Amino acid sequence: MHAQTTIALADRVDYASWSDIPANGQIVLNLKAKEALFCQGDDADFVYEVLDGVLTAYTLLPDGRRQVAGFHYPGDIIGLEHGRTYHCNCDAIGQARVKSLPRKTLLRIAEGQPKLASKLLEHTTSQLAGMHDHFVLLGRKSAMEKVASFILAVAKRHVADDTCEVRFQLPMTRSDIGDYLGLTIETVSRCITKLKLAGIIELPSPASVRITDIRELDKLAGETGDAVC
Amino acid sequence: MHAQTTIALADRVDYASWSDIPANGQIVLNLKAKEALFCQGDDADFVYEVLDGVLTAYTLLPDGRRQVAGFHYPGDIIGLEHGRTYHCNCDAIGQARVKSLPRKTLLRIAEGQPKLASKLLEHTTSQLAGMHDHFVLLGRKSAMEKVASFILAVAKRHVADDTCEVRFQLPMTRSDIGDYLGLTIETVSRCITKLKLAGIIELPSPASVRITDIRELDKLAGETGDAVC
DNA sequence: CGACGGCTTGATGATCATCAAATAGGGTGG
DNA sequence: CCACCCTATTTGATGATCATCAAGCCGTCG
Repeated sequence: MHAQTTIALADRVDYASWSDIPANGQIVLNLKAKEALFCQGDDADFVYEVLDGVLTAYTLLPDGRRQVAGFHYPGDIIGLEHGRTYHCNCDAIGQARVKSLPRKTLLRIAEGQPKLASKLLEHTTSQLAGMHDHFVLLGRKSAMEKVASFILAVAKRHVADDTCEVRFQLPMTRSDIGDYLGLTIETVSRCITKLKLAGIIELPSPASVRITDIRELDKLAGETGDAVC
Repeated sequence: MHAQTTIALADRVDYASWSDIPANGQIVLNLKAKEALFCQGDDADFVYEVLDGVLTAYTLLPDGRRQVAGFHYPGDIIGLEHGRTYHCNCDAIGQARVKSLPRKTLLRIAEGQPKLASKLLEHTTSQLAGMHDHFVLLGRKSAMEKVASFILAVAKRHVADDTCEVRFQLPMTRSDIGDYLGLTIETVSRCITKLKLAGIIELPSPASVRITDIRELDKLAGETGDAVC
């Protein structure tokens, strides 16, 4: 599983980011749809950067209940763990490509490269920040608010890529969305239908969304009014 | 608010952890019960280490709904943020003491001290790992499972400190617990009562807990069976 | 064309929030 | 030292939200 293309990169003195690290030990993995990158409990020997596609990080309970912690897009770093093993599963949603680097190598390089080290720290703290929003969503929002927030969040990721067009694809299934929001697929589906009937979004196909009334969607997401101290 | 005792520490070449950093700019703050350490939106100029007491990190929605992201005990580091500002509120639950250090200072020192830098990274990745459990709890567990998991988690923090006695204090209110678990205080209270009636825990006072049947509590927490891949 | 997987829609019910009130504990002031 | 008050907690009754069970739909792929 761990040997395909090796990428070649320029050698530098100062590695300001992962991309600047030479190719030593770096391998690109091609993942098929639904293929696992790693599982909870596996030795966390590799750290990955997403090149292409979208992946899910999730936890399973023994009885099969599943909680998706997040979706990882190109540029995201996955698998930088605390202990010896991964504490969640990570699957490709569709076809995907990731670049891998042995954790030890990355950490060794980071020791001599303050800029890289601070990039890594920034990366983890930014993840922490995002997780706070996810906590609020899971613990305190209604189904409708959850779905509205989710659509807005995905939209924001894509508006950066695309033009200003508020139309984009949902790469993940309803089941992924439900497990991310702490809802069942039925509830997700019903909320999306309601948004459609209310004229707030359009669904050319189940996987593609166009936001027609972003202001209303924002209201429904339940965060209008901004930070209160 | 930001000037009280200055602590003196030995000067060293290598700062393997925060405690090894000299006193320059380090200030100890004494917080009264319910006093805020910082608020969401404040400039995140300081990083803190808890010396004494327990603090809550939480987010508020405009309508007053509150989600507690976590409780911080002595030794924990708080306020190492991604952006310019704090993204959550942080209050002392009871009386507390924290040590503060300007973020810039900490990061500058870390640049020259790989060991400290990796300590910081470890700290954030360990927080990330803990948050995954919190996601599962919020998104996929029943009220009873949430409360059981919570009591077990608090117990684990305290068993380390104390003897093997499975008896400890809950420093936080039912409201804090509810906002951490995504439940109302009534539901928390009812679950605790059920546990009491089932002979699984004892409550000498609302704030002190003794676990009498930890095996059963574990079962109710819903994670028996361990990691599945 | 038929079968499969993912999505939608419908009917019903359990769980947990809400509203309301009683109780207990802790601190204050007389 | 005791009575009182304030707050936190517990308990109870009711109802809304969302999960569950079940069936139908739609597009895709063999």
